[in-house]
Amino acid sequence: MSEIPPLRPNSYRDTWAGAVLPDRVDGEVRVAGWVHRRRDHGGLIFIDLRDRTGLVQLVFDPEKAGEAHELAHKLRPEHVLSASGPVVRRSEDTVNADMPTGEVEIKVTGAELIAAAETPPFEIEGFSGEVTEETRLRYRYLDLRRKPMQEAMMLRDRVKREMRDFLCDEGFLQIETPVLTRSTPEGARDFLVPSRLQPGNFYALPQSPQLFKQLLMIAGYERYFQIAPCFRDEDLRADRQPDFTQLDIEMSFVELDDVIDVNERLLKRVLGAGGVDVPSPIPRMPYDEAIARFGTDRPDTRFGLEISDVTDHLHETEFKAFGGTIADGGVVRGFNAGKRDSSRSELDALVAEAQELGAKGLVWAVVEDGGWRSPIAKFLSAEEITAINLALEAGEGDLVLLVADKPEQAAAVLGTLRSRLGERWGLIGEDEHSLVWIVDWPLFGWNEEENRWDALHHPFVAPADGLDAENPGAARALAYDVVWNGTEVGGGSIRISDPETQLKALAVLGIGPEEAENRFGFLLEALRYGAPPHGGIAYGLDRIVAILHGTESIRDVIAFPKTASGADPLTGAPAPVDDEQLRELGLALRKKEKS
RNA sequence: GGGGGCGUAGCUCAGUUGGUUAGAGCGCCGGCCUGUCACGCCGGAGGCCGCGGGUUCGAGUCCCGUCGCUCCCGCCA
Repeated sequence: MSEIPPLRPNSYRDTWAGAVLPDRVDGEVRVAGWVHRRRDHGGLIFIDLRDRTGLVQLVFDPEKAGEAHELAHKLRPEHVLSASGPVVRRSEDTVNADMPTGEVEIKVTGAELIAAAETPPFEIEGFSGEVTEETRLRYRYLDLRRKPMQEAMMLRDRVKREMRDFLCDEGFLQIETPVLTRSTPEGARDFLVPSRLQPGNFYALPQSPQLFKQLLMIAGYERYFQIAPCFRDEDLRADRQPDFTQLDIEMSFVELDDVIDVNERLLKRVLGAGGVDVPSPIPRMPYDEAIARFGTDRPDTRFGLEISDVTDHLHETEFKAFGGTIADGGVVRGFNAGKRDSSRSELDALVAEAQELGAKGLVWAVVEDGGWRSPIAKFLSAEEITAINLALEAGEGDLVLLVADKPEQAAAVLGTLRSRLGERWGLIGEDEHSLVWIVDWPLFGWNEEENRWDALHHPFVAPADGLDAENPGAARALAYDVVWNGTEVGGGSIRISDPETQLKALAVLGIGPEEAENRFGFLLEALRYGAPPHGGIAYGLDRIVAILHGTESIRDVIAFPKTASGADPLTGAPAPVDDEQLRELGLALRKKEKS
């Protein structure tokens, strides 16, 4: 992954530090970079010089280095240095096997201090522990000098290059779409940009290039892609930044399988470059099955703990917590957690955890002599216990976990619990990967709080078999998400390509013809001018790189990320602007309210 | 908006039941050292204990508030 890039000799150097290898012995080189470490023996002084390709050892011998030896005394970490001299092979006993350049060293004959450096606030390659992220971000330009960050940036570059190479070879065109665009308040909050030329009006930063790429399809630029900056003004997480990057793809004259085919080959190429073996085909799992078996639409299939529904065995139960829930249309679901030898307090903690996740409760039971050791064992009949054990394939000593609730709630709680326990109990093998397409999505989901239908993806997804406005819940979407190790890394769909269906879909979402015309008129109009069938996908580039890099947080693969509160400790963004700027924009800030 | 964790030297952390002068490792500064590579040895400097208030004879430690970081829920079509 870290190949040495080409370098044309210039005024400062003629090779990379990392390229000073045995094939350079007997030659002279000039390198430039940062002082990584100095080992001063009074006479001999060793300097590890670092550039982005690696380290090389410089030796300053008082008899051979001359004035450079004086300079070497003064060198401090992170000083910028250019040094030249012959490359020599190290003697057998001084070879450093931990370094790619460890068989050789440069016997410095000349050196120039290009720039001094203050003592860095943290060691670039230190052994004093992991530096807090805030400090790293405050001095990101120093943090980026660290090897893990260099590797992350190079990996990111490689991933983007593989994406571009593959897609260009497949005949896709790169086209940029605007960053200043129009707010269409669907889904996430928009970042707004006030217009100076039209005071009182605002641009919005794109949440994704969705509408523009559809317009490009209508324009006949079939097969488009873009590595696009996207913006969402929502609360942040380890895998969510306010500005992030998507690989955005759209194709015309395709059906679902055509899109999936290209993308499986794309994934094979891109993840393959990162050493991950991608199966072909990538398995497909219907949405309903994912919810039933894994309790989530982004299942991590690297481990078991699969969820089963045991409601059918409990219709007659006398245990009120189960019976009452079932009578109210609820379900009882659970999974076999295996042999855990959990203490009572551990089990109690598990119950508390489930409750924090929104469960009414969590029933635990350990199978003993075919029966249960469980706080609720006495409320269930032997037949019921046997039936549940059978359904969950629970044998002697296995821990059974059950939740009774509304179907969505039971799935959500068990799904979260399952993924936490899978991780906690180390059920995920090293270097194990799971990729799965989630397909057969519902087009809409009912929003309890707001009492309306929401689009599960977005309002432009084509229905699989028409759209019955009387029964939107039954409509299935020609949509597909690709889930990698339990993370949604991409999602897409076939789009609606006729204006009537588009109006119908918007109507289900509570957007009547007038409002639709007002907000999406440009799309509806465009659809009337000859729209080809089209569909595509968008990938979260940051997430893909993060998983390949083996890190939890996408901040580790973004050069200049924001903190969890959306701030940049380096530049101080976001920051107030002066009154003159506001005046020009026709904006006034509300006075701070007294508390 | 809600919940959990954290905040002590430049960095990473320790700090007992509230007790006298707040410690360690790394880094930094100075000295010595010609084969080190996390060089070694000797010496030294360095603290608004996040900030504000309170309790107390006495607060890094207890209480209240606040700010920041972080993880999670909500939210993220």
